[in-house]
Amino acid sequence: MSKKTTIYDIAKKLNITAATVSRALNGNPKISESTRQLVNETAKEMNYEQNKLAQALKSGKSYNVGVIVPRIDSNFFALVIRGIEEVLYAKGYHVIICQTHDQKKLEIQNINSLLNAQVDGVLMSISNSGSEENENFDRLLKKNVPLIFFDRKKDIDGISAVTIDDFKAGYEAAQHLINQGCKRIAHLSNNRKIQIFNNRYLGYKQAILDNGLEFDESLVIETASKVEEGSKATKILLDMEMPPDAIFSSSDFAALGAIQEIKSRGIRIPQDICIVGFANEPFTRFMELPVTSVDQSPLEMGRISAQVFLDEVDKGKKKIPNKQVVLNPELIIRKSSLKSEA
Amino acid sequence: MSKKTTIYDIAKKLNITAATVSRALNGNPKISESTRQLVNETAKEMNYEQNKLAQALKSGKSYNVGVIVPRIDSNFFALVIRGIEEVLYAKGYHVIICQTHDQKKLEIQNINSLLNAQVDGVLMSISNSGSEENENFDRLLKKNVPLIFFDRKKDIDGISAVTIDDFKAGYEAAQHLINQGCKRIAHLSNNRKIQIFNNRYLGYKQAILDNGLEFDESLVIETASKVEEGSKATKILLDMEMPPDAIFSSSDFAALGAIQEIKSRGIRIPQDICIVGFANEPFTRFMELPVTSVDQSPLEMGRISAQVFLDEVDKGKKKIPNKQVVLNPELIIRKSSLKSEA
DNA sequence: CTGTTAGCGCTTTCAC
DNA sequence: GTGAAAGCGCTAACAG
Repeated sequence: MSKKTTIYDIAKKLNITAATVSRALNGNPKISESTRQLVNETAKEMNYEQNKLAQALKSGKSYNVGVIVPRIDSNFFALVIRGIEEVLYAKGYHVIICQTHDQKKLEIQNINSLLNAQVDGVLMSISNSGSEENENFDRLLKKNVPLIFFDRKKDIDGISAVTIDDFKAGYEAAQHLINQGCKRIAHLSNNRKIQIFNNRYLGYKQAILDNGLEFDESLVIETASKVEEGSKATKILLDMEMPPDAIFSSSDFAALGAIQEIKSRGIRIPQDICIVGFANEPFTRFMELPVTSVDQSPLEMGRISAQVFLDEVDKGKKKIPNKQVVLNPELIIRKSSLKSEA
Repeated sequence: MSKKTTIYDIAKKLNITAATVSRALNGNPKISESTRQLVNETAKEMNYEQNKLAQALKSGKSYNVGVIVPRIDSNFFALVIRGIEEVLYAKGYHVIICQTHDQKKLEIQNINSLLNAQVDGVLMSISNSGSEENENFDRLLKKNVPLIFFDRKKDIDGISAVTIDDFKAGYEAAQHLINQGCKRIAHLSNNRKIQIFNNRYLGYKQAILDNGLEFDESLVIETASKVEEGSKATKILLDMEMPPDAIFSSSDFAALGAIQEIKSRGIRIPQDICIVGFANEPFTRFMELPVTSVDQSPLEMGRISAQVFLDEVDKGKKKIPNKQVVLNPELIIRKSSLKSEA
């Protein structure tokens, strides 16, 4: 390949200096219009393309932003990412996507890679298996790399977060089931060390108490956001002496597993058991029995997270209290929980 | 923030030179064991982390690899990416994921960004809306950046590709439907300028001809890989005077749309119409009526693509004929096409 | 308005 | 085995 052309090549050809070329290319106002034109034309002719690496080395900015999610093959995270991309691309940033597969080890590794890539910031949804320690996040903070949480967050000083009101979402889901006449509502939770899951649980619990129903802790099972795990947990529920008449799952995937298990036993949905999932994954809409679910406005969540990052980058060192953005959840009611119409 | 520590800081502290530190850190054999240890310890103490940017600038290698796919929220692409990551992470590379959303404009933009990030290579599945021109790919080749296609490829000199045998997949899908007794098999194709879609079509056609059935071109509709598009196309098919008794879709998403449309008309699957999809997306397994589909071993495809890239990087300038890897498709038979058992 | 100079952090030849 | 010095490509402070 022909060596890549640099500003020096352009400079030499034009008998000017590299600095001038650099300035012309970067729209520095003190450059004469004629020089600027000349440089731009020559640059085009010579197929010049800026070496961002050098620029990044010099400026300390890479214009790369890391996004860390548990997985990319869920519509929710895919859409959050899309929202982030939308906003960040427009500002000249590039987005590097990493998956943790809910493994602490990969989370650490990802942060390392991103740090190596000299990212200007990290937007992340923490992994499920996270320990209590925060050294990982501290490493970013110490390097003054802005860190923004979305969805699965942790309360850490100096870290902004964008979430939905998970308590409210849990409350509304349970209230809806109660309105349908359900009295023993089970809950497929997830690792409750993670706030969002705990909040969904708390909201669910509060609704039950507020309606004067009995709250039975044994109806709450922590399970991963996976189809098989949902089935497994549901087996336990259905085998109880007093099985539930509704299941509120904090994951659409687990809800799907629940539905499979329930149907396999010939139990009817929603007549015998109502189901509510979480995240409004497309399949909830497409299934033969559409599933009620909670929409988290992922696109919006992504856009806002990106905006929060941009704000932090701008303000630089100035210590401004970290922002906590809370979006409104929306319960999308479908057949799986409409006892009234079944 | 405390300024990041560099090899110079370490050097100063140890009264040696940065070059020595660099060598020690990089495992250069000519460094005494004692110095190496000292350097390593001090580096750890001082929280030293290598600045990959500088290293990249120097070496011309960024250890970043770009992966461009139409979308990330499909299980197929998500798994291909996972396969790629697996292999590449182990070699110290980092993976930057970009989406084209099947838009030519974004495809160009993505290539630009990746070029800016000085990626050492690009693995991609071309976008649907690609024109006939290849300038984009040429830009990569001119810069000697290895380009590997997977799944959606184009025949371009010097570009390796990893795909499945789409002709065979199409053939087997159609043959299976014929074995079930279907006689008028429709095909939801996709942009046939893209080889894989054309090959699936050709295989399907050949199976029909080989079995002495009538081939009716009007049963073939080009449609995007989307649920709604699948429904729309199916409307046309069902409204025909002689509607099909089977649909082979080159996309699971379109197949899902087809199923919805068919059911909404009270037509039975598989008794009246058999359905075969493509890509073995998880929902095909989870649906109440599990859908027959073609598995493309995405993990394997990703791993191999990554390996092909590594080989090309190694061989450097040497012109070696581009590799064309073809994997075997596997038809996963489920209820949606099992007339015999319905 | 443009040139000079230095340096971002690292690697690498060439000496000794 | 280690040091000195140059350079990857770009930008920015300082001159003029």
